Amino acid sequence: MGKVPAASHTLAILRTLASRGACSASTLAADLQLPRSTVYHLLATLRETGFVVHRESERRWSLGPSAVDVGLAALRQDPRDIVVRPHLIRLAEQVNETVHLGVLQGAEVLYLMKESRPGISAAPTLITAVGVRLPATTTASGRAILARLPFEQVRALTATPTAFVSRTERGPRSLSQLRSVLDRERRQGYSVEIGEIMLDHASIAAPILDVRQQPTAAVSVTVRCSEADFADRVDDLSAAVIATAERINAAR
Amino acid sequence: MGKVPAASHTLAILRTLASRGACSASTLAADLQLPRSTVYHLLATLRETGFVVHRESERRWSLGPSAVDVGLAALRQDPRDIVVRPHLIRLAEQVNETVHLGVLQGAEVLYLMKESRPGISAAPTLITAVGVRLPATTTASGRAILARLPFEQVRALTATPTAFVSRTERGPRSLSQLRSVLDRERRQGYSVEIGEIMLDHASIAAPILDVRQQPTAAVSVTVRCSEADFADRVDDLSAAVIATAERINAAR
DNA sequence: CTATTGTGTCTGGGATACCAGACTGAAGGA
DNA sequence: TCCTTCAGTCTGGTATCCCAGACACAATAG
Repeated sequence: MGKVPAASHTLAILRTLASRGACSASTLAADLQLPRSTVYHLLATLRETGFVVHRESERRWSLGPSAVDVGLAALRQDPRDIVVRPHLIRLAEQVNETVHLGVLQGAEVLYLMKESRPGISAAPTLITAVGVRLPATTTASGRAILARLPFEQVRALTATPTAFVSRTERGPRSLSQLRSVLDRERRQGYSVEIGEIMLDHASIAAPILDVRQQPTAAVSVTVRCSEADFADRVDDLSAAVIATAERINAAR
Repeated sequence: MGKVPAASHTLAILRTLASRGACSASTLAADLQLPRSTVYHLLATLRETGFVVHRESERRWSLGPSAVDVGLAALRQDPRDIVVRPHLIRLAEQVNETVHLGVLQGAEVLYLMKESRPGISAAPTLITAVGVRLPATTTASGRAILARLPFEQVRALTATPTAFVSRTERGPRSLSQLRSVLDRERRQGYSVEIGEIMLDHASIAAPILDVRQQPTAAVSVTVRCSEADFADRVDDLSAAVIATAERINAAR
């Protein structure tokens, strides 16, 4: 524990609001096990600085514009943004589709980057906007990372009620099914998701590894097409995604 | 001033790192007028919680992954994201180009949202990625917002050495030139930027106003084409952008 | 190689921030 | 309408955090 509890608590409030969304001061006090008056003092400071906004009509507190500013600055200043993004842009141009960079967070994948040069696609693109998180077990990006983790770690990460929930009722439904899928995808070097996140959409992803060969992120391409049409494109798309991930690994 | 200086100082460190990028602890202490030991204590807490990362080889401190997480969560949880983004998606589909939402920050515009369905475009899209900030005076988005502000406020915002710096040597070079441009753009209801941010690219933007008719953001469309070709598209694009801004205003 | 500057850590005392709990007012339920 | 619950504010005493400054080590400049 650092020597500045007020600092720790302030940051804990930010993280709690990030993970659970807008909530009351009493909920924050309960979650963080702090006196309500302490939480109100910290919220007052957070509000003054714009990190938190008080929604008076709802009697709830939420993250504010300063949090957005700092977070986007952090994203822009991340050395990966400088190294990785040009590769994503090049891949998007090459395959003429939407490309993402995702990172694992617990049992979810968080999309940090997104570059598009899609062909004709009528589907809303909201679902993989920067900042969105989706279950790792049902996304190509998530599985590309999970496939390179020790299985004990995968088991621990997915030991939650929501790990196998899927909005399209597709994808692995149990740990043993997941293990089979991850084994196959690790051997082939890329992960594929067809219709698990969005019907009529498919994704291919390859992991990005650090110097110790640990997966840190995944590059993915998403296309809108039927399963039959997608079969024709798998070889080209997977080759392009793997090549891009390898170039990123080499650029370290 | 809040009653929790440690909280204020912690947040001030985050903002300073956001605005000036990675720097030494002594620089932070000087900027914030805090004792170095206090700054080190706060940095220790920020590092423990992942909000800050110590780049030991550079002996500098920078924003860390927790700052990215909280910022992206703040962006996603922003009620505007829920209200505004579907309109941007629809506009992108309609005009088949890249669409942004930008907000004013000082003399710069910050891109909060970006949706793409571009036609063929070989230019890198990095320059208007989410989180990027550009001078307000040379971007359509920035000028769309400035055009709706009292000119005294515009004068105050641009009273900096960098307000009229442009990487393409185009755009207004003085306050009086800016005033003329803003007057014209306010009358026509949209702002246009041709080749000021990127050569061979043009943007059209319309402001989004709050209930007091104050500009809070701007919607813009960016296309890649020559100045001659762009002239043919101005009417259609500006009508679409203005209509989208009006729909967003009506959705409040 | 030496001197200077800057980074990072440590200490103890005094100023102050945190906590428990009371109070007021608003919202919700019966 | 009344009662209960919750939000938000306030107070004062004690535990503790912040600051000045010293020290060791690393990096830079001459």
